[in-house]
Order: sequence, then structure tokens, then C-alpha cells
Amino acid sequence: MISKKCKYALKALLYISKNSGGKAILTSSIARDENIPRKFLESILRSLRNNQILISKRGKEGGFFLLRDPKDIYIVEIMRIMDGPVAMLPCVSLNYYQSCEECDEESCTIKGMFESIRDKTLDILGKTSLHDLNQKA
Amino acid sequence: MISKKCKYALKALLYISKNSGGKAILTSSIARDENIPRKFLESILRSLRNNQILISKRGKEGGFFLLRDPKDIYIVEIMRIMDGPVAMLPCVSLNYYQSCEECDEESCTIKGMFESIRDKTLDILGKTSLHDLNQKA
DNA sequence: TTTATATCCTATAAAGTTAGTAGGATTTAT
DNA sequence: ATAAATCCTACTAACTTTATAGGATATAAA
Repeated sequence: MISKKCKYALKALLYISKNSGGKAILTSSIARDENIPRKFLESILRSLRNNQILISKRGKEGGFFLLRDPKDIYIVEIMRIMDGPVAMLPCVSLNYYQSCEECDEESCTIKGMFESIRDKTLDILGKTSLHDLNQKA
Repeated sequence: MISKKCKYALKALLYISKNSGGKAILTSSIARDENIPRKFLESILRSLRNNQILISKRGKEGGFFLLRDPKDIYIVEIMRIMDGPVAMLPCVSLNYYQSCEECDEESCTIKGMFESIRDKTLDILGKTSLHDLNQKA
């Protein structure tokens, strides 16, 4: 399961991607239209800005813009920022690898299966962009 | 990420599958050899018994057996018992479906992607058995 | 029939994570 | 100056995870 935070982030980015015609998008508009608690959304958008997905403009007439073209923002990147590893086991994660202290990785017989799942998952998440998803509507 | 409970369950079942030659396997043996806290493992095995994966025998000379052939026990079943849904979104789960209250499922543009991931994942988890994984060693 | 050895069961708890909320500080266009 | 927006820190309630404690119960064997 992905967290609500992550789902909110995806919805917000798709919203910005869809509605921004060069103009800044307000937190409050996203919150209203996507049913996301505003204060919670604020912190999500700030986090996306800190991670080079969004740029923000403060003050009146402010708001958020995508830093890159929606065709160049892949879902996997958002999910890693929000939820961390995509893999189902720490020892199988490409970006957040951690060894399993209690078991021997050499003789582990479940790793392979979870590597396959990771690869199939990344194949989708790493090739789907914000633009792709907005085309679905 | 799967929970430690789920990982412990898989390790325990593979252990039982591998070491049971018709004889009962002790919680304490599994705990020792797989580095799993014994009391925690007890509750995991009990849960697997409650869900028709194991049978137990109490008292002296007791222990656990697989209820079915290792070739007929698929990983997906264990994961669902331990962690619930395999899907990444509640609204995309086959066995634990829940609607997303805050968004309109009809117009949702992220569902499709998560359905694809679910299908690829289930294709692996639903076809891999305990026997398959023990062959890897 | 006693004893040793298992599982069974309920309750509890510490730590971590999730999903927010509160209250203002700061910046900017008008 | 003022209105409107983001920015920032701190806090919190609820939930989940990862166990632990302390016996109750069942069974095989001596």
C-alpha cells in the first residue's frame, strides 16, 4: 500500500500539470478540488519543492509550478520521495538498500522472487509520467 | 514493504517445508535457526494454523506440519494472511477492496497503473509456491 | 500417575509511523 | 499599507508494528 500522503502528492501533481497554463496553482484550489486537507497538502507540496519537483512563488499571486515538463516527471520519483523504497524487502531495494540483520543474504531463497516483483513494478512506475496519466482522462 | 511478521512467516514455512520429513517441527527450532523471536513466532504460526496453512500438535512430541503439499501453497496466500492486500491502493485490491472516499473512482487516472502493477505482482506471487522457493537453495 | 514438553491464549506495552492540526512568520503584488 | 499566498516549527491523536509476560492446556513417555 502507498500512503495517503503519496496518493495526495500524485493527485496534486496531476492537478497542477493539468491546470497550469503557465500560471501558478494554489494549495487551496488543489485542496478544494481534490478533497485533500489543506495544511497536510501544504507540507506535501513543500516536500515536493525541496525535492526538485515543484517550484513555488510566495506572496500574493503566488503558488506552485512544475519544475520540469510533465513528460519528464516519472511516478517512481514521486513515490520514492513520499514513501521511500518501492521494493518489498529492504535487501532488495535499489535506492534504499538495507541488509537483513537476522538472515543470511547469500542463502536467502526469497530474494529472487522479490527482485522480480521489484523489476516488474519499476518497469511500470519508471516509464509512466505525469503526462501519461493525464492522457487517461 | 512487507512486514517482518510476513517475512518471518515465509521463512518459517520454508523451514518447515524443508525439514519436515513427516515429523513435527518445533517453534523453538525455527526460532533458533531462523533468528526469529520465539514468542512472536508462536503467534505467527498460530495464525497460519487458523488460516489452514499449518496443523499443530500439542504437548510433548508436538509441533507443526504443513496442511498441504508445499507445491500447493502459494506465496500470495501467506502474504494476504499476514499483511492483507497485495495492491498498492485500496480501490485496486481484489481481496481487500475499499473505495477511496475522497476521490471519484470513475475519473481516477492513477487506478489503471496500479492495476497493472497489481497484476504483474500477482502473476509472480500467485504462481510461486513454497516448493519453488525451496528449490532455489 | 507423574513429569517434561509442547502448543494455546490473553493481555500488555514500547516504539515507530501515519495523518493530520495549530499558530504564526515571511514574502510579494497591488 | 494591505491582502494573499507560501513557509516553518512544533505538536498530537490514532494506528500499526514488533514484540514480551505469564500462565493454561494438552500430550507422550517414564
